[in-house]
Amino acid sequence: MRRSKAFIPTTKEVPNDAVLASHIFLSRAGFISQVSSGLYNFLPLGKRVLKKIETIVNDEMESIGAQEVELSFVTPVELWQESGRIEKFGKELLRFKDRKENLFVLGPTHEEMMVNLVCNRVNSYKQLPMHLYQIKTKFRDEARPRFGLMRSREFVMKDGYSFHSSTEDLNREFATVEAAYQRILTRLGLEFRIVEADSGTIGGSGSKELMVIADSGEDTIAICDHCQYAANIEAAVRGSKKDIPEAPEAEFNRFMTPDITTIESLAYFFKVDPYYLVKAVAKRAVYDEGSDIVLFFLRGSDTLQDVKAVNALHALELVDVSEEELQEAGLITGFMGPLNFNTCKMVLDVSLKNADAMICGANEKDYHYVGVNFSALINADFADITEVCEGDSCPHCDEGILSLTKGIEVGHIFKLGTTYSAALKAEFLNEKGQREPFIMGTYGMGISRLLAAVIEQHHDDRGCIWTLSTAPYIINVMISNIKDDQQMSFAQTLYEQLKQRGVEVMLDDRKERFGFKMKDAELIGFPYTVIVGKELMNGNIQLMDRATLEQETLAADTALETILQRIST
RNA sequence: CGGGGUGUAGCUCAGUAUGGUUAGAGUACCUGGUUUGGGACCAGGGGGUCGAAGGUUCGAGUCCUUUCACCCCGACCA
Repeated sequence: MRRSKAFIPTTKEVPNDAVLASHIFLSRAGFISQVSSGLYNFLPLGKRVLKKIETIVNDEMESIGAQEVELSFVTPVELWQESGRIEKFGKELLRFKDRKENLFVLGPTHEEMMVNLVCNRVNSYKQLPMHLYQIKTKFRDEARPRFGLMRSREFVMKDGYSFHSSTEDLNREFATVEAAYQRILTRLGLEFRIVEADSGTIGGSGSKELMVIADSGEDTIAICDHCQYAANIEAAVRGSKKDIPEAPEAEFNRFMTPDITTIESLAYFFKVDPYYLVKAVAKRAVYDEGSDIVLFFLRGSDTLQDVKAVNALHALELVDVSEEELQEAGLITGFMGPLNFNTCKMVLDVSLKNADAMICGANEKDYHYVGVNFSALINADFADITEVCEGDSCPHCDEGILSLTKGIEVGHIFKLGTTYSAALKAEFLNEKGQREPFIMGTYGMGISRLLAAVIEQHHDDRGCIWTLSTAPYIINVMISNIKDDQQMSFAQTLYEQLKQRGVEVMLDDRKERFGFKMKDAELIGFPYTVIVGKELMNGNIQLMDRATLEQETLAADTALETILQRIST
C-alpha cells in the first residue's frame, strides 16, 4: 500500500475522552474511530489487525476440529423467553420490532441460537461430540461502556459451543479448548494467566478465564508465587492462615463498649488483633421475587467478597442498605453479632466455624460479648465469603503466597452442562435409545478486546508496538525526501520486491518531512521501518526496529535479503 | 440507575462571571513559494445553525426553561 493513497487519518491530538493507552493510540494512529458511546468504526489498519487475530483463532479452532458457522445477528425474542435469559440480561438486550411487529433481539451471545440450530438436527450420540463456533459482531447495551474497545456495546467475539453425550467428554473438550486458547494468546505475543473464575448464576461445574496481564485491566486476580494457582478475586480462596496472632484471654462476658462501633476503635479499645473481632456487613439480597436484608459476619481482619456472598445466597444481586433501613429492621448498628440473633437471615464466614476467643456485638446498644466460642453456632449458615488479600497463603500448594494483579478478561470458558439444552429441550438418543439433553460447553474470546489488549501490553509513549503476528503491515518503507530521484526509485523497487515476496509492506511516499514521517511510523507501530534517505549516497539504508527504536545500517544492495531474513525469525 | 462534568471549525480548545461590531486561536485541509534526518517556515484561502427546542431582550455563544448527546466516579457486566 502506498501511504499517499491510504486512508490512515493519524492525529497529534489526543481524543479528549480517551484514558487508556490502547484507546488513545488506536484512535490517534487511525485504527478506530468512535461513532457513539460504545460504538466504533474500524478503519483500514484496525480491520487488518482484526483479520490477523481472526486468522490465528480460526487456525487454532480448526486444529481442534471445531467447525465455523455464522448465525444470524438478529435473533427472535422467543428463544430468550424460553431460556429465561430475557430477564437475566435485562436492558443489556437491545430489542426492536420488525414491520410485522415481531420482537427481535440483537445477539449478545448465542447459546440459545446454537442450541436451537443443533436441536433436532443432531439426534444421536453417534454424531457427538460436535463443536461449532463463529466470529461475529455481538451487541450488549452496556450500562456504562468505557475504555475504547475494552468495554464497548458492539464488539467482535469468537463464541464456540460444544455438545457431548457425557461429562467426561465435555471435560476432555474443555481441556482441549483451554490448550488452544493458550496457543492463540501465545501466538499473539501476550503475557497472560488462566484463572479460576466465578461461574456465576449461569451454573455449570466450572469455568476459567483467560486474563491478559495489564495494570489497566478491570479484573483483579490472585496469583500464587509458588505453583500454578491463579484465580479471579471473585472466586479466589486462600489456604490455611499462617502466623495467627496471639488469642486474647477472656472469660465469656458481656462488656460495656460505649459508642465503639468500628473495628478499628474496637481493636484499640480491647487491644486485640482484628482477627479476633467479628465484623458485620449488612446487604439487601435481591431474588427473582422480593428481597431480604442479610447480615454477613466475618473476621474483622477480612473484607466481604460480593460475588461470593451472592453465590452463598443464590441471590441475583446484593445492594447496599441504608442506616435507616437497618434501624427499621430492628438492627442495632455497630453492635450486631451472631449470638442469639434471629432478626434477619445471616451468613457466617467459614473462618468463624468453631472460632474461639472472639469478640462480637451483643445486639444491644453499647455492649459487646468477649471470650466467645462459636462452636454453639455449628448449625448456622457458613460459607466462604471473604476476599483474599495480598500475602494470603495459596489454597493449592499451601506454601506459596498469593499476590494480586490486574488483568483484562479476553476469554471465558464454561462447562455448561445441560442448563440450556434442558431449558430448550435439545436432546439426543443415547446408546440405550433414551432421550438425554446435550451436555454442553461454551467458549468465548473477545476479538476486538484482544486488539486493544495487544496495545495495552505493547506500547510506549510514542505509540503502538505491533508484534509480527498482529501488525497491520510488517514493513514500512519510508522515503526521506521524495524529490530525491535516487531515494524514490530505490524505495519503490524495494517496495515492489517485498510485495512480490508476500511481505505486507507500506511505502511512505508522502511529500512530508523526515521527522513527520518518522513520528507517524512510530505512532502506527510498524515492527520495522526502512529508512531510505541520505545514507543511500553511501550505498546504505537503515532499518529501525520499532520495539527498541534502534536503527541499524544495512548495505542497500543486499537489503532485501537482510530484511526478509529479519522478519522470518 | 445514583453522583459529577462537558457540548463553540475535522481535531484540541479560548470566549460565557458583567448580553453589544462581521465568533477566535492552534492544528488539520486547499493554493503558491522556501525547506528536506525528528511533527519546519512565509503568504493567501475554504471551513461554524456556538448540541437541539422554546423563552427573556432593541440585541443571546453568553441569561432562563426543557431536552439530547458524550465523558468521569459508583452500581451493573454470560
